[in-house]
Amino acid sequence: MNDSPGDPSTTARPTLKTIAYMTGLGVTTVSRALSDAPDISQSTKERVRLVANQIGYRPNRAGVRLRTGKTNVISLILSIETEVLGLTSHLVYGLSERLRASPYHLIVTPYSVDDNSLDPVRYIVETGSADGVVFSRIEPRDARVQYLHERGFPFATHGRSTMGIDHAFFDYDNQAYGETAVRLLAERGRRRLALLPPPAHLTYATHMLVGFTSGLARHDLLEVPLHQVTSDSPHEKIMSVITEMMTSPNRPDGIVCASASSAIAVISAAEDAGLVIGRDFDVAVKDAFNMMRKFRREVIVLHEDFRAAGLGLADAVLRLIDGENATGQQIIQPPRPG
Amino acid sequence: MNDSPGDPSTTARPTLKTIAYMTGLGVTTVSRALSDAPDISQSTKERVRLVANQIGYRPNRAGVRLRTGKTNVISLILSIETEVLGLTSHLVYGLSERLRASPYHLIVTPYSVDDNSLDPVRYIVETGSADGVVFSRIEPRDARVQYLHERGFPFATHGRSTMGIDHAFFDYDNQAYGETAVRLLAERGRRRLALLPPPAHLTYATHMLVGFTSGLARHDLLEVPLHQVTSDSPHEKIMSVITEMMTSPNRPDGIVCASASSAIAVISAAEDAGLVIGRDFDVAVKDAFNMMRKFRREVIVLHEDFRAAGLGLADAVLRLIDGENATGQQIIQPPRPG
DNA sequence: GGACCGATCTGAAACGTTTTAGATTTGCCC
DNA sequence: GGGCAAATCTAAAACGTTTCAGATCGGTCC
Repeated sequence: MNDSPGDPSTTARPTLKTIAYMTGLGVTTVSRALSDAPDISQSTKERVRLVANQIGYRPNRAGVRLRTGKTNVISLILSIETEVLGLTSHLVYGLSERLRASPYHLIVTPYSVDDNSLDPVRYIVETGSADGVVFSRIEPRDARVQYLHERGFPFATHGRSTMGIDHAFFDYDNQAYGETAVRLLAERGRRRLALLPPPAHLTYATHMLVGFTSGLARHDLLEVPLHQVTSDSPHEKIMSVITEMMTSPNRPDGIVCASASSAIAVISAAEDAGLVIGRDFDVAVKDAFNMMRKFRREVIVLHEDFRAAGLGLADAVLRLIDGENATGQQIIQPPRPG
Repeated sequence: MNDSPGDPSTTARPTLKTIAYMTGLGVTTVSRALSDAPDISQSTKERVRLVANQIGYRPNRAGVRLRTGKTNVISLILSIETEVLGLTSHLVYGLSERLRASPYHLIVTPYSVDDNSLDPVRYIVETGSADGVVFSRIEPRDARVQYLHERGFPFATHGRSTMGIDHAFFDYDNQAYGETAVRLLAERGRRRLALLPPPAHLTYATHMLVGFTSGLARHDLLEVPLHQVTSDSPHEKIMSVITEMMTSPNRPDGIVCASASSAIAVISAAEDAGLVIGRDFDVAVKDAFNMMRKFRREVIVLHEDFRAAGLGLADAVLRLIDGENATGQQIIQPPRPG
């Protein structure tokens, strides 16, 4: 088949060998020239780079990976049921935007909330299928954070843990959100507020609750407790709970919602009960899509920027991979008026 | 370091060599045993499999990939500006759900609409960075479809081309959507309809237009033309065009929208103009999130199932990789009442 | 008893890369 | 002109896998 060894006339993908053949150098030299090693002469480097560009050489990822163990992959771990719905798409947007200029590829690793959330993380570490990992839905004593931290594996989380491990994260300031939302409701003259909280096991549930209650105290408002429902509950479940609450004698006149999708359920139920949003009842909500702001302008909207989160998380992971310390890789994003 | 060669006591990740050492077999035998080759005895196969399971052996992807060229990767190519917004998350959901049980990983390859859409496809083919590829925003004579088809590279598209290439696709029946939407509007007594169409260069724009106009003809309705705006136009742009249209003397009494996000702009503008949806004006829309149905029940909603699309596309690509023919890998999903 | 066969196993090579451990050349010093 | 250092290059090994081309061993056939 091959007339002369290393003959580059073939249509196959160029390798180091191809360049070596074309320049008359050894494969080692070519490799070192391309990686800008100190013991290669300037002229050789230039010649090699020229040829490499001409023939469109790109290092074979499998070769690099096999030899060095470096995968050039960042893995985004997603809970299929709760996360792939909407918000996350902006996160993917931000992540891939940042990764596009880098040699890294973004791979999406899904898991089901029925599974142990540690499984995908363990899989990635054990099989070495990524250089860094990003995930969310963080708990105060998150097993994944602990696992990765112990092993020194680069990771950044959307949300944070609170067990004293100094890890990279990007978090929305949910405490400030709670406070601000309450303040805005108070400014509209609302006196009796409910909170539709995130699932209690997630760290940011606590943050939001703290903000909410401190806001209540500051503005001297009353809390109307809301039980057995979170922003993750199914639409119908939220609606039925809100309906019940709205028809009770001491109904709230305002509510702080932890998510846009749950706010939709709240609004539907409230309107079904004959209330007019903005007149009888006010709703505050975090909105990533700007959909609320555009669609239901009577709703009180605070913006949460998931794209910025993606950018920040990608940045952090890349820096960790480059050997930087996790200290200083913590970003808390303040709520912005929608 | 290593006392005995191949000593498995080390904490390192097990390889074929580890199993070979433990069973006293050769590496070749172990490899062939695991791949169920015919010239390995049953007892050996069982013994090898047992040990492999015990020590949690997983083939090194880089090794396999380097040797065989198989990447075990499916690439989803996304236009960052228009696609990562919402709808696509369900597509990712479906894709990864189907791929989870397979050895394939899903990697997300973003591109900007400013770039040549062929670039990411070419990159993947040239660098061999995936075994199959999925993308959308298909044009009638799509360059990517042609490129991949010529090279026999496995791919499936969300939407279809119309140049006679028999490729795998999953498409929503946008013609039926157009017809049905018009029918539903007609049933509500609407007589003068507008269409907020998809960008004209995409295949499904034609389909939707055909359905729309045939629906108009069948129910003997009038078309109110809508110019210089598509469902991809910015929110503000759509609003201003709709506002202008709504204040004109021969305004439509109903509209068919190509996307949920554009419908939001339409509704906002209509309400700003003092119209009440469902009374003065009706809006028909495709909704993937079920958000419209839950939120604005006066809107006429037809459901588009992106998760099913993801499942179908993953299925198709896997089958193509397995050597099946593209014929028969075409699915057209009918619109479903929201 | 020699040839042959089937069943079962295996060494070596190869995929493309990086790194280790030199090899070669040149110039300089004494 | 021998020794030495600096500059520049390179062969070979290794990462883990699959595959090619046998090797080995009983047994069978004539």
